[in-house]
Amino acid sequence: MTDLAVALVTKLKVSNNLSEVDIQAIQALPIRRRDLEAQQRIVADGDRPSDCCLLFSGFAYRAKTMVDGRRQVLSLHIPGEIPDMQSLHLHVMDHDLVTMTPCVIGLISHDAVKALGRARPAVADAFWRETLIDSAIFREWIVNVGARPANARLAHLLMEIYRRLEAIGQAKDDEFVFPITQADLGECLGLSAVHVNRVLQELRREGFVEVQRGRFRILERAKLEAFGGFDDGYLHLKPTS
Amino acid sequence: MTDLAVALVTKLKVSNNLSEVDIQAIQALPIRRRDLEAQQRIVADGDRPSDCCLLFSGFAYRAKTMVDGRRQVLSLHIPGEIPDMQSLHLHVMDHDLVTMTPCVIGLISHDAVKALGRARPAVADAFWRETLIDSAIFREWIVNVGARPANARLAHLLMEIYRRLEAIGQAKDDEFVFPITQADLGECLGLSAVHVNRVLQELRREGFVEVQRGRFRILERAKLEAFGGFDDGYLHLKPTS
DNA sequence: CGTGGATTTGAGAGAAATCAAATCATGTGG
DNA sequence: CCACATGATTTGATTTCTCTCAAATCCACG
Repeated sequence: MTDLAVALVTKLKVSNNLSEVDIQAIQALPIRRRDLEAQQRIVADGDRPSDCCLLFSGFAYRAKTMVDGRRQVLSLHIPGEIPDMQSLHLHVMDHDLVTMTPCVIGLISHDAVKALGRARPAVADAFWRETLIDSAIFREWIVNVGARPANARLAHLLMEIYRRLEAIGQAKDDEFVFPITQADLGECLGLSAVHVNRVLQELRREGFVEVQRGRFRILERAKLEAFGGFDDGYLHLKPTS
Repeated sequence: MTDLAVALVTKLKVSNNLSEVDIQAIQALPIRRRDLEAQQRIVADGDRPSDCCLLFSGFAYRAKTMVDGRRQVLSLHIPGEIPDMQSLHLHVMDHDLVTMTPCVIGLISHDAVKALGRARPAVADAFWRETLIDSAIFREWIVNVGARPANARLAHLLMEIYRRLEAIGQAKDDEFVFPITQADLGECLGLSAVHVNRVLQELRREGFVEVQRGRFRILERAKLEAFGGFDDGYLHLKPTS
C-alpha cells in the first residue's frame, strides 16, 4: 500500500461508500510515482495514453488551446483525483492536463484499472460515478462562464475550490491555499487577467474575501455564496446525493 | 424488440463496437413509451429519478436556471441519446431535462440498466463511454462560451449539431432541420436573443449558411469550421477514437 | 383575418477587452 | 546585503463587443 493510494481512497470516500475489501483492492493497485515541476504537460491533446494519472500532491488543471493561442481552462484538480480517467474509454485526448504547481503523481495502467473494475464492480461503479461528478462540475462551469457576470464568476469559483479542498481535509475555517495566478484565473473564467484583478479588488472591497499570494480567506461565506449563486449540490459530496 | 431500442442501438453504434449478443441484450431492455409536448420538463433539478430517459424522436436540451431566472442551456440532445444516464449514479438531478419539440421518449428503469450492465460488461462500458463523450461535449461547450466571440460560437454550435445529426443519419449534404429559436440559441451560447439574430445575419451575409425556420443549410462548410474553430475530435464519433 | 410567437431593426448604455505603463515581490548573483 | 532580473499585480485610458429597451415586421395557425 502506497501513500499515493491513500490520497485516492480519501478522495473516493468523499462521494462513495466503499467496503473494506474494495478499499484494499484499490490499495493493491500498482502505481508508479512521478515527480513533476510546475507548468508541465502531463498528457497532451492528441495523445493516446495507456495510463491514468492520479494526482497525489499539488494542483493541476485541464485546458484546451485554440489556434489563435487563446486558452480555456476546463477544470481544476486537487489531490486524490484522477483527472484523465476518461482516457480509459476515450482513447484520444481532446485536451491537455497540466501541472499548476510542482506535483507528485501516480501512473496507473489502464489495464490495471480495468482489471480492478472487473474484479470489484463496486469500484468500477465508484470510478464511473467520479467521472459523472466531473461532468457535473463541467456543467456548472458552463453556467459560470456562460451566464454569470465577472464578479459572480470569481465568487463562484472560489467557493467551489474551497468546498472541494475542504472535503479532502485541505481547507477549513474558511481558509485555503491555492497558488493560482490572476492570469490563470482569467483562463478559468473566460476573462482577461486585468479584469480578474479589478473584480478581485471588488470582492475584497466588499469584505467577502482576503487574498494574498495564493492564500485565500473567505470572510463572509454566506454573502459570497449568494453573490456567486453557489449551491454545492452539483459537487455531489455525499455518497447518497 | 421495440423501435425505441433501435434508435438507441443506432446511436450507440456510432461510437461503440457492439457484438450481436450485446445488441440483442440491449433490445431486450424493457422500455415504456411516453409521448410529450414541446417545452415539457422531463426531469427537473432536484428530482431523484428511478428511470433513464431514452430520446426516440424530437429534440431536447439540458439546462440550469439561476435564481434571477436567467437560464443556461448545457447540451442539446438528438434521437437515440440518453441525456440523463448520469442519474444512474448521481441520485439527485442538478439540472433540468426539457423537450424542445414534441418528443417520443422511452423510460428504462435504473434497475434494468444496471442488470444489463452486469450481465454484459461490454454494454456497461459502452454506456460509460457514452457518458464520457457527453462530458467531452461539455468541455468543448465551455470553450465555446468562455473563449470564443459570438459569431464563432454560433458557427461552432451549428457545426456540432450538423455532425451529430449526420452520424445518426438525420442530416446529409450539409443540410439539417433543427427547430430551435434564436432565444434558445442565445441560452446555449450565453448571448442575448437580439445578438444571436445579428450574428446569424452576419453568417448569412458571409455566405456560410442559409437558415429559415429551423432548416439549416451549410453553404461553406470548410469556412464555417475554420471560423468556429471546429474540430470534430471531441465528439469521438468512431469506436476507436 | 387576427393573434401571438419569432424575427428583425435601431439607439443608447454597460461590461469587459485591449494596450500601455507603473509598481510590487521574489529570488539570484555579485 | 544590495543590485538586478523576472514575473505578478495594479492602475489608467480607450476601444470593442454585447446587452437592454423599445418598437416594427414577419409568419404560422386557428
